[in-house]
Amino acid sequence: MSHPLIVNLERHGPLSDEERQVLQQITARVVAYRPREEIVAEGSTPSHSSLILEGFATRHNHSADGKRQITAFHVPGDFADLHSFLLKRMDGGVGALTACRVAQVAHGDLREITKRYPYLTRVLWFTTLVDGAVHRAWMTTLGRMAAGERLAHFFCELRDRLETVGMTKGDSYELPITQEELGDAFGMSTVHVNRVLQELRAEGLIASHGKTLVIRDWERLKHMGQYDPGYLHKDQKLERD
Amino acid sequence: MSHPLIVNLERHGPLSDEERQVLQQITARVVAYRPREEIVAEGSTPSHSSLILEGFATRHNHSADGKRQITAFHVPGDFADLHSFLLKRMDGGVGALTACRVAQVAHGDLREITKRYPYLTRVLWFTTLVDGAVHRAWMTTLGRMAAGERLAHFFCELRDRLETVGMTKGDSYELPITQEELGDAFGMSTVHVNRVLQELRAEGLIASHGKTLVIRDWERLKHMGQYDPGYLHKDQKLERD
DNA sequence: CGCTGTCTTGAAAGGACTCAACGCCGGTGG
DNA sequence: CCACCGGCGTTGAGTCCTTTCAAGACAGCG
Repeated sequence: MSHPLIVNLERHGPLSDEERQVLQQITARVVAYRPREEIVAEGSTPSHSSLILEGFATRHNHSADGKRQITAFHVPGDFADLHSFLLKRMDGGVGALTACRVAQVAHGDLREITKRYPYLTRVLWFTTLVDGAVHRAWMTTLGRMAAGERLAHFFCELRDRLETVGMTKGDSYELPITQEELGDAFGMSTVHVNRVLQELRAEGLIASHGKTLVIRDWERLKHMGQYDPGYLHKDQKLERD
Repeated sequence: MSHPLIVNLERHGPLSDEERQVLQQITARVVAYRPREEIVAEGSTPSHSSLILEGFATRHNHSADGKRQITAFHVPGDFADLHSFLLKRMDGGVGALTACRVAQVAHGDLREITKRYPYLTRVLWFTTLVDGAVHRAWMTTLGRMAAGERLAHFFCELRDRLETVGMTKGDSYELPITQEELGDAFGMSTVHVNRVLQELRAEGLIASHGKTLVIRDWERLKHMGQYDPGYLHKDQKLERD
């Protein structure tokens, strides 16, 4: 069983034995969460960052009037709140969608990394920048695309992200996200999510059996969601030196 | 005339003389842009990052069908694309709203900083994380708030950001942003921006004379936009050691 | 077997968009 | 010095997307 963080970071270039060892060490403390459980509370100031090892998680902000905006979905290998290392105060919370195993990385350990391992620092920084790029892609769908296009875009994005961690089976993958959560992520009511999903199914773009999503026409889905995976910077190499 | 970047970074803790000197050096190359001019092209791979010294700039993504989403407004002291240091390929472009003076910081210099100046590295990383926090705040307004509330929120945010760089005069500030641009930023048509602004004025929340925005009732504007400046992490201190 | 969370459906109301036209103002060139 | 031009702001009317409210169907779980 390979370490999901190491696998993720090595997509951008090889790590030294020492670096791999450091990553092993700082991710040694693992905690389990049940479905729906809160991992990091909105407004809290954790002293560690949470790395998802198994399961799906969300990041979400609540507006003052109680509405929820989901700002990110996280899959194994993702740091859900690496930003809390420097930002300290969580502007949004992190929650488990399914049962999760999470490594807690002490902020002190991360600070040590910035002192001793410049390359590791840059790759970690890099992952937070990709996070921002995904935010911008979502903003673009939220602000300028129709409801169905937003969902199409997301299903494409999630496919690519799950594929890199080996969690797709051909054209399908597990999507443990309710319609309410999709609505909270993409700015639509649950009812409307439901109707739009029906259209996507009727169009022959997707199908779903239980929690499994099947992509029936990748090309048309991609086209509808105007999906271009560049912003994920999946295989972007970083200079070691 | 103090250096806007140094002032900005020192809000989070004092810099050493050496660090200040390094920052001076790497921001020595300055370029001027005219209003509307493109600073960094979408899809390009610049070898430097752009620091706004004077003027207003935007970051924007275009969807495949030509619509524009503005993902950020930048004011003096902001790095518009520090992320291009590691991400390389620009997922969105940077453009001048007004005449701008911009310092071009070579990516090579930034890499050197990650090797020699861990604290400086952390503060710079920090600024990109705040950028992400602002993205999340915008996503929340885009997905879950009404049109008028989104604008109210933004006027509050911009006030606070301009205040920290001394660009407010009491309750008012220069807002060199057209209604079309506001629409592209907050997911609404130009026509609708116009009507919503009229409502904000009629409600006595704001007034505008030419390009000057006057906040006439801060408390109510804040309340309407559900504005809580925490996500800007304005005076968050970072540990030097 | 009943409960609860999730999905689905229908109908009515409302927010936002599009299209189209007009007014205003500063800049420019004759 | 004035008339024209273009960018920006403003208005009106009709349409459509999305929401809200309400209720029923379904499925997994204890």
